[in-house]
Amino acid sequence: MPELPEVETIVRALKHGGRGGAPIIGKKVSDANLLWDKTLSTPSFEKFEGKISKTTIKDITRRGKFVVIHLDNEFLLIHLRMSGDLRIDPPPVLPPQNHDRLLIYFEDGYRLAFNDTRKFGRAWLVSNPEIVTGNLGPEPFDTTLMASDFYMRLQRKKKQIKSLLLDQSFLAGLGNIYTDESLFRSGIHPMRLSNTLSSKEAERLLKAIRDTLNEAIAHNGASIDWVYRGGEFQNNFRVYQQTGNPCPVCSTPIQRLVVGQRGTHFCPKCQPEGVPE
DNA sequence: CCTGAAACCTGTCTGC
DNA sequence: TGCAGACAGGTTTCAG
Repeated sequence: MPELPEVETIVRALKHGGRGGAPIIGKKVSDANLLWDKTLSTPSFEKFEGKISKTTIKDITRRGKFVVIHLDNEFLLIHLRMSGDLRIDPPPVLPPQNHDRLLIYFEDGYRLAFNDTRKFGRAWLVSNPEIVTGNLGPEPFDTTLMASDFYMRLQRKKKQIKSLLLDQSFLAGLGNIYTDESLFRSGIHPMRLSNTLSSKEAERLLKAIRDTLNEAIAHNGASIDWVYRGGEFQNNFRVYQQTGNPCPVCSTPIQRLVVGQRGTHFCPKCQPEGVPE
């Protein structure tokens, strides 16, 4: 489910409260419960329980789509994949909810629940977060990432732009929704090869990515179906899941196609195929 | 090295 | 109503 804006919203809620939960910074872990073995990538649950008990949550940050929970001497990283979510339960804590996979109990009676219907989500407890996030590309909001750098990086690859934007080692944080929305806003066809973009187009694309993500964060991300609650950005989709609806710019019906095994939405008029003159 | 397909999972919706 | 099939916010693995 969650892409950068949804993960950012969750991180802010864990840090400052919101989405029905209290801040968890400063809380001390008492123990943990793993309800689906594969959810914990590393270490073994036995070691995990020993290492996480009695530690205090120092900070919570985001890297790409990873939630990074800073503990005294280690880091708990969580990737929500398609259907994961994090929930704070106040005391008195009730029995686990349906699809809860990993529970972390605090000494003050609160509980952090990693809930994940489809079981794709993963957690890692590591001494250095880079062990997990080392292969990620730059953050879209990295102020040192200039349009000219972005253009050069696009030139070096020869891949369909939609697939390249989904590649987390190229740029960290975009998923299916925000690539479609960003490509629409920059007027670029999703199947264009990355090395055919002009420097102007690269600049427009980077700005569109940043504008789209900022707007989505301002709306607390997007909520679709039963997955992820509290966001409102789904009401602002221009093309994602708008197949057949009129383009908000030119009224041409939005089309759907498959690019790199992913459903892709675009306006055939605003995002013409082929390289412009 | 690269690309594309399959795998990992559960739930919802559509069409016959 | 039942049931098969498609599809879903992501990533890793494997075959070629």
